[in-house]
Amino acid sequence: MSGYNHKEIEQKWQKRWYESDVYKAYNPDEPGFDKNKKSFYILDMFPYPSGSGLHVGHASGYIGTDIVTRQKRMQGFNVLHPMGWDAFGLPAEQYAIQTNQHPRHVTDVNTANFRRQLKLLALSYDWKREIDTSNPDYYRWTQWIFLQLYKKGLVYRKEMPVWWCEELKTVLANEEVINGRSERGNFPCVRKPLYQWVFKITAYADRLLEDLDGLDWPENVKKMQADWIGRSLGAEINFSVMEHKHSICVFSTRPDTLYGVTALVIAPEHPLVKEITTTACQSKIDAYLSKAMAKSDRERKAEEEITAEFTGAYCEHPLMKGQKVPIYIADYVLADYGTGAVMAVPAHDERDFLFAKKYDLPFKAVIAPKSDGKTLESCFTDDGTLVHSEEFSGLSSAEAREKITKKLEDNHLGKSKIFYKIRDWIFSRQRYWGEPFPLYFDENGEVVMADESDLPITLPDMTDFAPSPDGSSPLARVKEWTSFKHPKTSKTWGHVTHTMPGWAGSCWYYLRFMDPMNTKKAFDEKVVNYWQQVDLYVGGASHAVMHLLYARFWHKVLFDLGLVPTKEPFKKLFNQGMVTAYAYKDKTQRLVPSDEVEQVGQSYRRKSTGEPVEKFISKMAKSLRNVVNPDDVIENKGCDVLRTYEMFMGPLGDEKPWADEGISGCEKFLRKVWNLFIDDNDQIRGDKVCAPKAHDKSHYSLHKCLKRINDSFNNFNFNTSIAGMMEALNEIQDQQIDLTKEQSEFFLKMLFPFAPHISSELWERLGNKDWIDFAGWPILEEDKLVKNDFELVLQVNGKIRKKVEANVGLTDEAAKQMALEQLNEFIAGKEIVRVIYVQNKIVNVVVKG
RNA sequence: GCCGGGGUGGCGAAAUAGGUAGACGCACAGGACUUAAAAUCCUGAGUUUCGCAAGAGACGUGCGGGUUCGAUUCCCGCCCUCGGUACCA
Repeated sequence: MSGYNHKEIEQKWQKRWYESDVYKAYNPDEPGFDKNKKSFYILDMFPYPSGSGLHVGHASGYIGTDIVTRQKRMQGFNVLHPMGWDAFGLPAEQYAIQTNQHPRHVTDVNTANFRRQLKLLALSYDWKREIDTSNPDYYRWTQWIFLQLYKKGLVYRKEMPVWWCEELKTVLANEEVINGRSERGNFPCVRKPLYQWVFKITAYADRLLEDLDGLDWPENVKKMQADWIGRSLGAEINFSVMEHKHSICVFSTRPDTLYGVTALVIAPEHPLVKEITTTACQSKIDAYLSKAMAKSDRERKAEEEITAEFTGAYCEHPLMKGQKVPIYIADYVLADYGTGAVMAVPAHDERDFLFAKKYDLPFKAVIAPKSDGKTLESCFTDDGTLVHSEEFSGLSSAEAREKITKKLEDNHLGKSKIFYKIRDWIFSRQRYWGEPFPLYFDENGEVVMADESDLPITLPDMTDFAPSPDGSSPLARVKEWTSFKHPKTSKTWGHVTHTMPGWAGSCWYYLRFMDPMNTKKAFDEKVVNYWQQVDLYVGGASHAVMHLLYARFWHKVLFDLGLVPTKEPFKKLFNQGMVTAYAYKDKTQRLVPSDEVEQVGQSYRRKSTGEPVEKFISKMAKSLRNVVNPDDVIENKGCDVLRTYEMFMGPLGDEKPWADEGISGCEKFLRKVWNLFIDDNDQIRGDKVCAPKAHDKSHYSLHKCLKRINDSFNNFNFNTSIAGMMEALNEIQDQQIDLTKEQSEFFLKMLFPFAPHISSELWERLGNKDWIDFAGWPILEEDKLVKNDFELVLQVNGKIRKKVEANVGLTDEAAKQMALEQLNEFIAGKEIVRVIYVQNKIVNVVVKG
């Protein structure tokens, strides 16, 4: 039996690739480094090596970047394309506890499986640069970078209310809690005061926001980061409390509405609540407070009705002397945003409106809509023209904001202020499987930085990793960890029992990939200056805020320290779409595993009972039994077929459902390519693919195809590349086009990034001894795209009536003339209004009657 | 609620400086080869109406309007869907 044998060919080439240094990225000064080559750094978001392995969805992003990588290599770039493991974190530890294993062991088993799977996909990583964030050789430098941030004063320790997840027994960052539930696992979380290590990311808020502008990132990701940082410009305004020496500071983005204030509302947690509450109101306030405190944040947010309580106290309006403004507490005002106090302007803010309506407070409209100057009955929240605002009446909202703020400043009653929504980053976790902090507590309980020579501070060996119910870390149970004799001081010191969160390792891994073997430094300056930054970063949209924000923060600090040459780590970002799969549910909306369903005509039913089920699209999940493992596809169809099909399904950025039936099209395509080159006796078809003279139509077919492929590298819609190659192949076969050797190579070069094994094999069989990897990317020749004739479409009133062959050089006059003759039967006896000719495309005759 | 992405055949999808809608593929149907099946190859097909047929006509890119000789593409107003986010002052 001859024919295309994917197993044999793929094994042969993978062995060659992995045993050679064909994928090696060269650092400056390294033997083999070519200073004439430009650098290109293309990075996948490295995976968290879970126990279930990769499915075809993970593979799609990696295949996409590999295609770009292979093309860049052909184009003569020195390409850095590395892979590693984001190996610290909760899931490995949870799984280790459940199965009574060491997380180290679990991680090693999982990474081995991931490595095996990735190699089967023929992803052209420089495997010598593989890194594992949980390896002390790596986290030594994570600790080192932490120390640099610590020295800059960007780390502090504080008792603060933090998100605590009872189920996970750990603190979570604000970014990790969604609607009061943990991002991982969806467990309920509560606010709890605890000592934490915290990063001052807020100190970089403005730069993290401003520098988004220059990034070649998807607009929605930039917007999500901007929203998360949440910059708002406004004013801090002081209201002095009557009969007290205190004043209450509010933050408002609408100082232009200051004359419309009819109440002041402070959060129940506001520090002045106790002091200012009058005796008469004491009991009611106490009742409100105890009710509010009993509610979780979640319950508070779920509350639809606004509730409030009067404190009995008043403050004075800052610009209207003697004007009394009542002070309320209400839990719609959040203690941890702004100053924890707002000025209520019922006429111009929706929540204030609802609040005032319920508690019967006066409305005072001070902004008139620009157009008609009428004052609205309900609230008007847009900008307008000021009324009833003393000397500011008549100004526009924008002018008034400036001038009112200025007046407040002049009178020391307030000032212009920018508030950020972003909070400092809580950086400690009460778990075992993470980087230990490079800090000690000395004999007096003071924090001492570790010496660089102490690094890495490695995790102590232990067997029970379960978190403690009191919220302390498992490391707190290790005696030699919490108290040991420090060799330099001979005093009894202790380690920090918290560990770093899973994000730590991924904050700088892209830098370590540049210089992964360095034992002296995290990364060498010269090497970083060479690679600069990640040119193309590809991964899922789920990391839009957390990972990408944290990594940008660390990078900016490293930039300030002069350790990296760029302000931003990732120049271009691309989000690959999810690969979904079909799933089924029955009448009661219960999920039915895919392998229990059969298709009958257009509908689906359960095999066992015959009851009808409904098909729908969902994420791949074990419970739905619709997870497609790339290993199986590779075993049955081959890696090239899998790669081709994953790209053929649709644009890389789109979500698209996996369908097993679809694979056969790509399988047939590659087999046809094989059969074009190789005959039944396993010999190269010299007459077909090494013809002495090029066929007339061959240049056009090949260059048209190349143009489409080149375009697809800009848009990541490789589906059109593959369609283009299928089309070219169909043309070659249908029109019995013979290719010269050069043209055959041209075709194989286009195919290579997508299906590297078969192209390498055919490249070799054409008699080439060198790697196709470096054979150069085909050059598009525009003149080859020019055709002599075309199909001229003839329309009457925009409707197609005829199509005729015409020469490309056809003049305007000749085209119209031809159209009128050809369309005679359609236009006879009618008045011709005008005739439009679109070059080399269409003639449209407009008639009346 | 607000902010993004998206609605095109039975299915995955092509095509937008406005110019032949459905490329490419799946599934389907018919045929060839075969004792037969698989594989392979060829042919067909958006829907619909008329016709024995060749063929001819109408309608078609979520819905309703508009601009234009001509709209999947531009404008206005909606509907649905998938993400993100939400007492943020």
